Amino acid sequence: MDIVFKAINDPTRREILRFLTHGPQNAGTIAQQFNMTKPSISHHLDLLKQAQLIDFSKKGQFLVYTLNKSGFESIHAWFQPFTLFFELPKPKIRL
Amino acid sequence: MDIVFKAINDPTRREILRFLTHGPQNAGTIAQQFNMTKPSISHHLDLLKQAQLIDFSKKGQFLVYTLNKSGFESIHAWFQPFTLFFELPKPKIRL
DNA sequence: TAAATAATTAAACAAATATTTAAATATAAA
DNA sequence: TTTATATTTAAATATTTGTTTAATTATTTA
Repeated sequence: MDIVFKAINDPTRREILRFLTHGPQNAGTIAQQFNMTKPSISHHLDLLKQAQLIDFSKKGQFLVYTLNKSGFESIHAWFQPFTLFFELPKPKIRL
Repeated sequence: MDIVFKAINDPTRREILRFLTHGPQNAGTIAQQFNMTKPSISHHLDLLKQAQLIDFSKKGQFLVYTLNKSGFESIHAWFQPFTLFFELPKPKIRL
């Protein structure tokens, strides 16, 4: 659980996630988007992977990254009680 | 924006938020829930406040903390594109 | 007004994090 | 089979973060 929150705490990692909503991308293409070294991006990708926010598959010499639903489901599950808290109308009288 | 993600990155702060779904609580009552000094909790409350995830009002010598919708709305807004990404059925054919 | 209570702010420090450069691994092309 | 390309792993380091103890502020009660 912790790892998902850690993963989305970083602005670069959030941008990577946003970039991947455009579709699968290989590591180099992702790295090009940022003014940062490849090893740094590689580290961010690793963390996002650990959090199950992304996944990858090997295509020849390339690693192609995609969004992974399960990490996002964790966030959604955590968020749910607060949605209920704010959206459920509070009873005005004690029953 | 960043501050909200920073705020929810810490497990103690997430527990504080969860605790506040039970209703408004003063700082001392919150601190009692944790095996941690009051100054530490006070610092966590300050961060949650900065992130607009909580708010407080003074009641005599007590500070009463409550959940604040606006921080949660920021999270929801960030999450929205991913909801769309995963839940929108992808067209199987190119139109 | 003096003492007690509720809570924060400040200073110090250990642990965690993001970044870089350099080295390593794996695949493809010449 | 050598060279180039894509990417990761490792080591080093500066910055950020969470915690504690000590000091401070504000309010209540005796």
